[in-house]
Amino acid sequence: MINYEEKIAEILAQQIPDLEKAEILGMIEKPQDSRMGDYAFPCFRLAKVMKKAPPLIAGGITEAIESNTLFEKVEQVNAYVNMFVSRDEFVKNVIEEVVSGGEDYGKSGQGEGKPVIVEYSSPNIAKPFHIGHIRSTVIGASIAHIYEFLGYDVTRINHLGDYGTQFGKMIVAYRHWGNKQDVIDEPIRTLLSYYTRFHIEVENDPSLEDEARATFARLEAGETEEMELWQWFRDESLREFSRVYDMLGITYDSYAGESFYSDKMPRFVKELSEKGLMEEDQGAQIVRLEEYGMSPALITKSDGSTLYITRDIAAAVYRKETYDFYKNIYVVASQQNLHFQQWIKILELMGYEWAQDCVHVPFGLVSLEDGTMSTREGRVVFLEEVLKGAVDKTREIIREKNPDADDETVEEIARAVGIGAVVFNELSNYRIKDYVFSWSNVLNFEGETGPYVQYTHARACSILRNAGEDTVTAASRGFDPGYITSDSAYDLAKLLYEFPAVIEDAGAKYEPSVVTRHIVDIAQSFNRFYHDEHILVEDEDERVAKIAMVIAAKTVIKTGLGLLGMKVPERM
RNA sequence: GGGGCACUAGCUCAACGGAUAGAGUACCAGACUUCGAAUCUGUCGGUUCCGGGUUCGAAUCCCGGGUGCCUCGCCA
Repeated sequence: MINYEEKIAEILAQQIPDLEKAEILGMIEKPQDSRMGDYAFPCFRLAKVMKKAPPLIAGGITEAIESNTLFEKVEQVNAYVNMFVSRDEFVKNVIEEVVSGGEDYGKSGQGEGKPVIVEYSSPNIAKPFHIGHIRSTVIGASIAHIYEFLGYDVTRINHLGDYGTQFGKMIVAYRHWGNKQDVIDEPIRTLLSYYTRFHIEVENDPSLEDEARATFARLEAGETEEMELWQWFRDESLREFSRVYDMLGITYDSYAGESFYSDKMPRFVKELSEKGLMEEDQGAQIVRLEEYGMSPALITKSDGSTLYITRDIAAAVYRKETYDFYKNIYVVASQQNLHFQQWIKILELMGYEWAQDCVHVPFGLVSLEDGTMSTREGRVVFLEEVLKGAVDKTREIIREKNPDADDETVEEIARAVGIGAVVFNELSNYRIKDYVFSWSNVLNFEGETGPYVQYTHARACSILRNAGEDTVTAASRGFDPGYITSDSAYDLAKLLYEFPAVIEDAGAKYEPSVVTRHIVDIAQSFNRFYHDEHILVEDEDERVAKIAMVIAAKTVIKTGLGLLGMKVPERM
């Protein structure tokens, strides 16, 4: 496929000897209003270098580009050079490329099989998997898909929060007020109730805190009784988490969480000490970071037990040694920005030059209409309930629209569309933004939503079924672009052309919403094309050409939704 | 108090430093005997939080202020 921007830059590089081609490339624009052309080049900044008035420069450039057949029209508007791509050739090339590429269209060799780690979801054991966890889970899964698509060798890690003083609290609470059968029947809710009760009881009996710390210290020391309880809580919790992961279609290569590194930390505590980075303060071991504009980082507590950051140091080194990562990506809430800055700085100070390959991908906070979620106070919305709620609503809609469908089909589509709606909604906006969870928002299936895009895909599939196998086969062999002439068809072709660049951009920014928005644009564009033109016309050549367009749009929508981690049903 | 992030249409959000700031939603008005109406078309809707500055050009960059959220050694 022709890279138009490259081509324009090549021509302009000869016209503007004072600028590097890369600089020129950066100056090429895509006008928001397509009446201004497909590409535009503003000449204001050249005035100083070339010592001429911008419109004069634009005039010269216009002439130079006019001689190229890639463009059917080149227009000067004041200091702008507006370029209009030759449509027939463009449309033919794009559609052929998508149709022949199929599910590989948009893939890139940029990754060259380099190892990339994506750490995401990482819920705390024995605590509810709530709506706040959807962010890391879904954003991380999508980033993993995107990097895989770009050719990287991706390892997915669920860094479970399965360690720390909280388990001391949990064990203490269980021993005082627990019941085995309750835990077996409803693990998370029961364990959460222990955790909540602990925080109520501790108000009247502060010694419980000490008891919890001591209990965790015994766990860290590997005492059998504490280890068994901990293992049991972990197993029960993980079983509940996997239900949600199954619904979301999320998988992992490793569940090595915090506990996995519990015996790998002394080495680094020693190393920090030997490298003179650590000092004692009020009984705790700390690394001072004032000169880097940060507060000190606590490495070990005054009772000698370790902290989060210590485990993260151990985990990073372990991952470097095990996977030799090219990039080590952490999809973790922006609340932990300071923690990650401290941690990367400490790795740097320890002399690990790969610290710069570790990337924190932060995201904003989810709150509820009545305030911030609080596990301790039991003010949470369970993710599983949100997913089930969305599936329930979808099931009703399908039954209403399609009363004849059999139960099994309805159930399968309801899951794909309902869960897809939640996932798509989550990946619609920039991840750094905070938002307030609202049922009416996730259960909205009209406009810029997952179901809308899935519907568009199903509609395209329906047209292809009606067109018949012969026409579809013919379209994949070749077609005459002269039949695809409307503006809406051309706009659609442009969006399909941009798809590979959009994926690269999303990868570079660790920002799935870039993909989400582009797929919405494609769906909108396709629906306009659908309404503007009759596709299954009598004339065979015209029909074949339009079906090629439908195949291309369907293909890219499917790939795009796949990168978001969504299922793409052919009927709904 | 220190540090960080956010602020754009009634609401939810877009906009590589570029041309008249765009979508969805809500409201209103239209389009199914025709390829799927979970769709499409149109109308309405703006002091881009405020004030300076840089620039040919600022929602975007810099400085100051405001509001909200996050965070600042023994949780993660």
